[in-house]
Amino acid sequence: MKINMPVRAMAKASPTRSKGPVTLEMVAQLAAVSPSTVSRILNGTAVVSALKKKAVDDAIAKLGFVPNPVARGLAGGRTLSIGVITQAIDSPFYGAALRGIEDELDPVGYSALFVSGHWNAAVEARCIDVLRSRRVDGIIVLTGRLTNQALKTCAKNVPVVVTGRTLKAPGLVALNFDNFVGGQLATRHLIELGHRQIAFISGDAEQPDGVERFRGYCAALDAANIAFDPALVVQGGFTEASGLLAVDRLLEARQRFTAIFAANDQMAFGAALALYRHSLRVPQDVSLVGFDDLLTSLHVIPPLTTVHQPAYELGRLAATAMLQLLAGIKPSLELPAPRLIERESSCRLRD
Amino acid sequence: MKINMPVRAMAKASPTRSKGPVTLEMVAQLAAVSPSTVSRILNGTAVVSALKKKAVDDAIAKLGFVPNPVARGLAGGRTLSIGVITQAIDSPFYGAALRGIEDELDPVGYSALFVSGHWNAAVEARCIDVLRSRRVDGIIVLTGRLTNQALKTCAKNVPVVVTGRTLKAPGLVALNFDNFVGGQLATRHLIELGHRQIAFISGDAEQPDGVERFRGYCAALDAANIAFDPALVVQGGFTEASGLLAVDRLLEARQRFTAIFAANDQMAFGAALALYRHSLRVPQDVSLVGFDDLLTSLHVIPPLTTVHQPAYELGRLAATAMLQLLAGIKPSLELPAPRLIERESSCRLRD
DNA sequence: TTGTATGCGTTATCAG
DNA sequence: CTGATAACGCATACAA
Repeated sequence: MKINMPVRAMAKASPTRSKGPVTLEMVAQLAAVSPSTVSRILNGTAVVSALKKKAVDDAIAKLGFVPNPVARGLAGGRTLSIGVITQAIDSPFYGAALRGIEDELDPVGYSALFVSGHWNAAVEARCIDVLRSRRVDGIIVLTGRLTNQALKTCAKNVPVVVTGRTLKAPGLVALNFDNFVGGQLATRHLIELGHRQIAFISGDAEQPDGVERFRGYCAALDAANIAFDPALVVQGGFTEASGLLAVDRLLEARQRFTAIFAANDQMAFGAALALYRHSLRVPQDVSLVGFDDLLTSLHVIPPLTTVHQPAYELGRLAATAMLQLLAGIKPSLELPAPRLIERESSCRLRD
Repeated sequence: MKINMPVRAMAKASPTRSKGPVTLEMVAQLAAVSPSTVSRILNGTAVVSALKKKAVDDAIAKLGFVPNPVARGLAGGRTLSIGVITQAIDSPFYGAALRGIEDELDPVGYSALFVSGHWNAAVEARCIDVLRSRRVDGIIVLTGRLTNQALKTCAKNVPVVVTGRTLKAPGLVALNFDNFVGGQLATRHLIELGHRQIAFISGDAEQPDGVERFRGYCAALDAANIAFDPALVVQGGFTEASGLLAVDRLLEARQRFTAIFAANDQMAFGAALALYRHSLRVPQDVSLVGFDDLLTSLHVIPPLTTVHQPAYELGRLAATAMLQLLAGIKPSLELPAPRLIERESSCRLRD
């Protein structure tokens, strides 16, 4: 007899069993109301009499009931989860943003589903598919390589918040940082210190952030009447190794420069190492400025002068915007302006 | 009329509508088989005739059907998602492990749900609740502060893989790295270079990893007949700032030392900065060895001698173990042995 | 081997 | 304001 019993029936047959999740139905039973009422109280969907509300609240507390997000997702379409497309789960820069997202989402009961796009549009597209199949309530895209069109299309089906670009579309909010001004700031700082031969290590060409920083560099030179010298700009790829290589190339070409502006901190680290290898001191022989203000930039030798980018804030704001989008209110948020952090890797050019 | 129609009925009423996810039922219809058959093919639950299988496969391809993980989770209890409790989503060390987990899980269709425990047992317990409420198929715990008992209890309900401790229990596999040997390796390296006054910067006391490394330090000293000097060990907290402070304290106390072993790389960075501030050169004046081998340790100045810890591998192995646990096969995996990476922050003691 | 019926835990619709 | 009742999309027990 027992053998032929379906396992599910068996589970139901033993109501005393402490295992097995507490369901909404059990709450309803204990509170002597209908499941719908419990659901309504849970979601604030409609007004219910204070009396029943109390009964239900008590039952919930007594049973330690916690709603099943999976069932919720199936029935209501809301999963209380937000998909986040980051480019590498272990990125030193975006890591802070992820933390910001987490910190913002957690208190309101949302979970973040992090997936990595690896700076590859095709992979990112797959990420979107995965996230959508998991019925996330919204998608936050941290920069990446998706086209604006792809993002707009996606936003037709699910709210989207994207960073690192300026874009307007229904159901979509874009959060951008002023990389142009940031690039100006860094370059102007070096100019003010008396430098005129300032090398620039770029990011890879496809990255709008990097090209904006480059434009800022050019603009600052121009404003100071310093002729732009193409021989002083060398292509990097946002990695430490590429920064190192860039300086090696500069040195091999016997370029003269008294300062370097690297399009991000990681390349600045690599550049510093290359200079060290060539017995050039920072900042006495070469001033160095980065971009991002990573956590480690404060503890590197020498502590790096850099343009602060509010990664953590960026994450929080992105999450806030998403929450507002979900709540139906039009988000209007702005990122803090770029800010130069003067530390010890840059100094006045000695005569 | 239309106004009073339930929205769901409306959706069903227009089969031509390109939107709306393709369901298993639609596949069944197109293939002229029952939904159960489609399900069976999808899950390999039972043998089906090759003929029908082909029909179904074709239908799936034609419709671009992708099963809904949410519904799957509700019906079958499997969500194809693995919860991962990391301590900080932006940890430079665990970040690599997260990537390893992701890389291993992704190809087999599993998603990782990352949550942060912040080195706090209570928070980690909450993480477990969240993950369980989301019906993850298994939980990977990256170190943290949960008690062994809590882990064992958790493992009764859901497969658990935990790193950073040695533990045996049903449904649980623990992956540990030999921090003791690692600590020996680092210390012995310095001893072999002629150092005898070797300072140790510890992690915080509650962290087993750190105390093991300390034990290794002591053992290596002992083996070389060097008297242990408590004045040479100073408490840190695994952060750059704490490493910096530790060296400051050592210097203020006018302790004599020719080398430092820091219990992790981040503290080593801080230590290096402190030495720099005091015009002590690494390695000429003080040799420095870290632990972890972070990505940045290679590009710091000077590149850091350290004990390599295979964080990425750790992640992959943890995920592999979880997959095996889920498949019902007993995992037996082992982490690579500790390995010293000699770089430029340590050198022979000059006479 | 295959189809039918049922249930997973919740939300949403509609009739009181 | 509240309670039936029908989905949500899929996996399973059972019958055939």
